[in-house]
This record gives sequence, C-alpha cells and structure tokens, in this order.
Amino acid sequence: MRPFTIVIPPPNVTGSLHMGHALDNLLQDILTRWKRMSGYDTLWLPGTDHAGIATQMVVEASLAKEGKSRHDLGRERFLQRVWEWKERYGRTIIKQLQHLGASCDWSRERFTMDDGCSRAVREAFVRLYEKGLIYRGDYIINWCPRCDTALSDLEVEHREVEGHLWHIRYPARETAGSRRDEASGGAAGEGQRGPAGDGVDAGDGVVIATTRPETMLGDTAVAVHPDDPRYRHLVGRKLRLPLMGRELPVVADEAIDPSFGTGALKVTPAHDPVDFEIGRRHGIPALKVIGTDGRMMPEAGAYSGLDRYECREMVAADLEREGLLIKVESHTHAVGHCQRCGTVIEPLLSRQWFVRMQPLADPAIKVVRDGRVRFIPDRFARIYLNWLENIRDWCISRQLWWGHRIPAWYCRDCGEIVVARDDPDRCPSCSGSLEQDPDVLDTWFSSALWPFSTLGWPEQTPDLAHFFPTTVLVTGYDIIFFWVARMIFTSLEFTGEVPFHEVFIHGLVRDEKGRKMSKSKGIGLDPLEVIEEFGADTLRFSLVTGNTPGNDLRYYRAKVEGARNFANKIWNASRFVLMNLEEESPDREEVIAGLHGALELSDRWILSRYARVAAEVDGALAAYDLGGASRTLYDFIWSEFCDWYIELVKPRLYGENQVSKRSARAVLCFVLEGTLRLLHPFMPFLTEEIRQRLPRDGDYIVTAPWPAAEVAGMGLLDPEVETRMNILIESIRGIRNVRSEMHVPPGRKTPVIIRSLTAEAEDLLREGKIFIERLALAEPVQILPGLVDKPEGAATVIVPGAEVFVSLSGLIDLRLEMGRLEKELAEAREELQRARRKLVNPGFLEKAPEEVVQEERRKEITWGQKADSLQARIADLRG
RNA sequence: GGGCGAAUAGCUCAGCGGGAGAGCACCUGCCUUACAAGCAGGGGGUCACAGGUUCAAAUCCUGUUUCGCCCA
Repeated sequence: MRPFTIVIPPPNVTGSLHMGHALDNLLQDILTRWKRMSGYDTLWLPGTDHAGIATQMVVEASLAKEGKSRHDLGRERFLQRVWEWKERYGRTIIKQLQHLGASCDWSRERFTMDDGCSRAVREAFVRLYEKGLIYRGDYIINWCPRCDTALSDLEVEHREVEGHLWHIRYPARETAGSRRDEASGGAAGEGQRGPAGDGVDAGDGVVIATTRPETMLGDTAVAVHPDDPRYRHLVGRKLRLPLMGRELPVVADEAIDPSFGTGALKVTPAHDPVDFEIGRRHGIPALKVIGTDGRMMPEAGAYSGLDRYECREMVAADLEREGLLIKVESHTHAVGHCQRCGTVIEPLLSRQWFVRMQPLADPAIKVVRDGRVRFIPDRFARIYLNWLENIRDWCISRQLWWGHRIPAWYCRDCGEIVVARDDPDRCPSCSGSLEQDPDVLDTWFSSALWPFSTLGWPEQTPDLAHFFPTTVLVTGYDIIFFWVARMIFTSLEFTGEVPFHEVFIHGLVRDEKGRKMSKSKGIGLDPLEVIEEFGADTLRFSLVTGNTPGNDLRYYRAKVEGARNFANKIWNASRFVLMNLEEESPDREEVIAGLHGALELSDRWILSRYARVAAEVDGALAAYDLGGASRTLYDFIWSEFCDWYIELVKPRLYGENQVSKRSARAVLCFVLEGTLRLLHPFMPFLTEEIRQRLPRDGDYIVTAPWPAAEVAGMGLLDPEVETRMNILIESIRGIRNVRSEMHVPPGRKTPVIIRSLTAEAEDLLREGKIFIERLALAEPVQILPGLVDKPEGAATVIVPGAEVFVSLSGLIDLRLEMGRLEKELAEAREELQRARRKLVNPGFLEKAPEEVVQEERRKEITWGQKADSLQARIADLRG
C-alpha cells in the first residue's frame, strides 16, 4: 500500500492545547483521515518536544515556590525533578489532542528525549563534528541575562525601542587631560564648522555617537570609513578613551556607515557583532566589561558591579561632568529581546558550539528551488530561500540543564577535546581524566531530526524505508526558519533525502480584534472550553471553514455558533431520514441500478449534485483547500440536501405511491450516508454516530471508503437533470417571491396557471406539480400547453420554457405587480445587452474560446425570451 | 532599509481572467408534523486609488495610499 506519512509538529511537553495547536492538528487530521479512507497506508506520528528553556523555567518556577533554586538541588536532582514533572504533566496535551479527535497512531508516541531520539541527536552531532561542520569557538552570541543562557539569532526578537543617541567626545591623545575649550571646540553638529567639520576637531579628537554609552568602557578602538574626508587624517592616530584613560587607535573600515551619527564608530569587540568583526579585521583586542548577569565586570573599573542600565546613567553623568557629553538625541532603534522572557539581549563574546551553515544551506536551497520540496502556498518558498541565502552559523549550545547534553569531553590534563558517540572513560591521548561539557543543545537541534529520528534513524529500520520521506509537513509560518528549514538541511545531510515532499503552511489564529491569541494574556477562546461546551466537531468545523492556506484566521464566538448550528442541522436532517426509514433497509445496489428505473427527477438531481460534490471535495482536499472543501459540504448539505431534497421528498414519503416512497427512502439514505463519509474528515464524531444508525457497509466510518472514486464510477452526474431541476426550483422561488411581495397571508393558498411553451417544459412541470403545490403553497396548479388566455388579476413569473401565473384575485396590487415586472424587465434587458455587446464584438467572436461564445449565445436567447415575455405581460396590464 | 501579505456588503471572509458570493448582522412574514440553534422572502457593494495589458480585469502588470507581518 502506498504510504501517507505526517509527523506531528511536537508540542511542548509541559504545554496545554491552545487554538494554534487545535488548528495545526486539525488540518493534519483532516488530511490523514481523508487519505486513510482513500486507501493509503497512513501514519500520523505523534509526540512531544522537551522544550529546553520552557520546561526548565516551569520546573524552576515550581521550585521557587518552595524557596529553592535549581542550584540548591544540583544538576542530578534537578533533572530528576524535571523528569518527574514530565511524567506527571507530560501527557496533558496528548490527551487534549485526543479530545480534539486527532487520529494519530498513538502506539507510536515519541518524545525528543527518549532513547531513540537521543541516540539520533548524538549521532548527528558526532557526524557533523567529524565533518568539521560543528565547531567550538569564541564569538559574539546573544545572551539572555534572565534565562542565563546563549540563544540563537532566531530566538531574539527585535523590537523598536525609543532610546537615545549619546554624542561623546573622544579627545586626541595629545590633548589628554586638557579641558576642552568651549569656544574653539564647538559642539558637534551645531553648524559652526561647515559640512565637513561635523564631529571633527583637529586637536580635540573625535565625537562619536552611541546608543549604548556603557559599552564604551570596553572600547578598544575607534573606526571610520576609509573614504570619509572628515576623518582621513586621523586614521592611525590615537585617541583617549574618556573615563578610562585608555589609548584607542583609529582604524579605517569599509563597514562604517558615514551617514550614521557622526560617522565615527566606537569599537567594542566584546559586546557588538559588527565591532567584533571590525576588531578581528584589524587585530584589535576584545575587552569584556559586561558579565553574563548583566552587571559590569571588574574590567569596567569604577563601574564594576553596577547593573548595565545603572552604569549607562552613571557613565552619561560622568561624561557630562567632564564636558565630553556633547549632546543627547532621541533615537528609536531595534533592540533584541529574549523571545521567551522579554529581557533585553546582551551581545557577548563567549565560547560556544556552532553549526557551520553554508555547506548545509546550499543543498537545502537547491531542493526547494528544484521543487523537490514544495511549499503551499508557494510564496513561503521565497521566504525560506531568502533566509537560507543569508544564513549565519547556528549557535547550538545552551547553558541549561534540561536537554541533550553536548557529547564533548575535555581532558583535565592535556586539554584534548573528545567528541564521541559513547561516553569515553579517559583521554585517548594522555589517559587523563575527562570532564563533559556542562551545556546542552538547542532544543531545535533535536527537533530538526524529528522526521527521521522518530522512524528509527540512524538504524535503517523497515519503518524508515517505508514511511520516509514523509508526505507532508503541516505547520504555521512562524516556525519555517526554526524548524522547517532545519529539518530540510539535516535530512539532506544525514539521509540524503528530503524529509517531506510538501510543506503545508497555515496562518496564526487571532481573536475577533485581530490580536494574536495568547493564553498568558487571556486573549481569545480556549479550545478546550469550546470542546466542553459545543463538542470537538463544532470546534473543528469552525476552525476550518473560511480558512485559506497561509492566511491568518480570526476566531470568535459567532463562528463557533455557526458551526454548532450546522452540526445541529445535520443531526436533525439525519433524524428525519432515520424516522422515515422504517424497518426497511434500502439496498445501495438498487440505487446504483437506478431502482429499476424508479428514480424521479429530484432523486436523479440530488444524486448528480452529490456526485459533483464528492468530486469537488476530493479536488479541494488534493489542492490543500480544506476551507473550500468544508464550504462545499456546508452548502450542499444545508441548501440542497436539507432545503430542497428533503422538502421535495416529503410529499412522496407521506403519499401512497409505494414505488416512489421506496426510491425516496433509498436515495435519502444513499446520499446521506455518502455525504457523512465526505464530511467525516471534518466532523469525525458526529458522522460516526449517525452512520452507526444507518444501513451501511463495514463497521466504522474511519476506515470506510472515500466516496470520490466509487461515485465517479456510478454515472450519477447528469447535467441535463440539473438544468431541468433548476427550472422547477426557479418556478417555486418565483411563486414564493410573488406571494411574499404581494403580502399573501401564509395560510392562504394561491391558484397557479402555468402556460408551458415547450413540450419538454410541460413534462417537467407536470412531474414537478406536487412540489409546486407543496413548496410554493399553490393550489390548484393547472398546466396548460401553448396559448391560453391570460388569467385576470394574476402576477407573472417567467422561467425558461414557461410562464407561471399566480392568481391573486382581490389580492393583487396592480402598482406593486407593475413595479415588480419592471424591475425584472430591467434586469433581463441589462443581461441581454451585456450578452449582445459581446456578440457584436468581432474581437470576442474571434478570440474567445468557443464554449464562452456559445454560453453568451445561450444567454442572449434566454434573457431575450424573458424580456419579451415580461414586456408582453406589462403591456397586458397596461391595456 | 529589504521582503511578504491584506484592502470585496455594516462585521468576518471566500472568489484570483468570462454573469459580484457566503456566514453573521439588518428588514418583512411564519411555532409549515427533521430542525425557531429553524423556515420563506428582501435590502445592502464605482471589488482602496491611478494607469496599463487583454476581445474581456475584483482577478494579470506598474505605481500610489492605508494596515499588518517577517528580515536587517
């Protein structure tokens, strides 16, 4: 059997279900159920993620309630505590997914820190290290002083913050110690020096602008652009660092933007990524002055021990006192914040482990460019590519305890680094004792392996051979970089295959005001409460309808109510069908054989519509238009099956014609049962419950065959029947409309005379007579062929092939009827004109496709006839 | 600064080259024996703006405006 595989985006093991999870898993479930019914060997593999920082924080918070920190417990006992927590609460979200109706293979549930996944992580690390794609080094990383760990670039959120731009004079070394002369120095940027003189003072040094004055304590150079005429003469000279007294060289570097600030940049290699690069290029030493706790280090001299923000104030005040603070401007700029806790990130020079990205990114770019991995919608491929094309190395070490420990050991004696699949006992070169790296890996490192680590990799298991590469990955656009990209490059590196062929991207769930739903902020509806109050099917349907791939989705109570009403409608319609089944169980073979010719127009109509809907729903699902598929079913069930077919069938069920009664029952049953199967991926609980009570093949709907193929082979589609039925529907609607506009009391029946203009129309209307009587409250209904005298005091409805006169003796308001007909005539004429305009256009006749031209000709005829009839009728009324 | 998305009925959104749609809300009338969480009927839109391509543009192209998001 052909496999269909989805691996779940593993939710945080300590988390609980929010609307985003509900949507993501709902989409996966719809696809899985559809494919399962379609005969695929489906595997939807569930599991959870150990979520390093998040989980550690949760457990630390519970410890804090006992007045303890993780350091009080020590690493071993703390980890034991986290495992206990995981055992106790780790299955909460799994149970919630089951309530949602997620039809995962629960026997295969995995966890990113279980033995198999851990083995995969270690294998991956060692292989990358051996290939030189993982290295350890000293670079600027993003440090969260609150979480006390390094973070990758992706875990930093840039927010616009209103800050300041401090302009600080760095005096020339020669003038060190001398007070600046106010008159000759002048304030930078105040205009007295002319365009080239901004910030420059031949004898007095340079004015630099910075958003972070506290970092100046770690300055080891000043840099200017080599072509900047204002500063060219200073390159190679020395300046004096205010407050610290250190000498700083002036270097020239292309990276400097002459238009920012004064065009001169203070260089702090230990606390800024740009400065770090400049420092490397020019051999400038890095001096750390801010520690991992966000406080100033001893190297900051007098400021040692101060918090970084206290220090900023203090430095500014001291500069002011020394007359070196030239000015302070307001300045908004992007500041990095910790994605998890919101603390301002400190760029720090630190020794960490990194993945070398360029060699991994290149193949990952290629598979998407070549279409071996397809994004739906495809615009996300561009976003993915853009990111990978500008990739930077990935910092993978985290100063946490909860996670996959880095498999690197350091020799206490000779300093050797050992990276190994199995824990080594002693140093292979000197036999000295070893110490394992205390850090753990970025959680996303293990998530990146998820599609194959869960199927057995690095072993070549039968599962891996059969189910991998997986078919489709379903996830939100917010983790394309974090997860999707990383799975693609790790998979290509380790398995040589893409991890999935398609990536189905959905948007975020927002509340009614368009805000991102957030549990912590109490915004939006809780999916569990919706399930509790309305049931999982209602939640599911309300999430999937009106959802377009890749677009955000607003979710609010009215949508839930709409879905609830729909579920109710199905329930009631099914009740109606069941009530009328009696003991007899209709045979689907009979329906297929056309009940020996006993099928009536309405039967063949609903069967044709059902066949069309089955094909449409299947096509929509294949195109990942799940919202469109659900809408098609909603419209079919509510408007066509309930509003029309059930109403049409009532007179037959309550009548005496046994053959008609029997075929009506069979068709009701057949269409309802098939429709339930089409609806099953969307509303699994309701459809199963109802189907259990219907005559059916097989026990459970989950494994019942998907109708599309069987329906296609039955020849149910009948466009002519649909056209004929539409004429009947139009007649009934027309009469209803007349009655309503003429204010006919609901209890009063209106006589109707129909003049048929063609033999076909006459047959049709004779067959439909009882429907007109019942659904349009018309009685008696007379059908007369050809020319008859127009009845007096009647309103007219024009349908293709017939004129329908609604007798309103005493009730007709001539003015109202005239207005009604005039309005219809205007519309008919407008449509006629529209068709004619096209048909007299040579360009249209020449270049438009033949079907389109034919369609316009057809319109010209039908609208023309309608207009003629209406006009004649208006003339009658006048005369 | 670069990129992406959105702009269609009062609201939320489909439609993405050939007759402007749905749900909710609104108006009118109905407890019609599946359903008042319902039924029947109705009103409501220069498809943001300006150009262009085309026989034909809400739909494709260019530009503008407003809002939202991502990256730097």
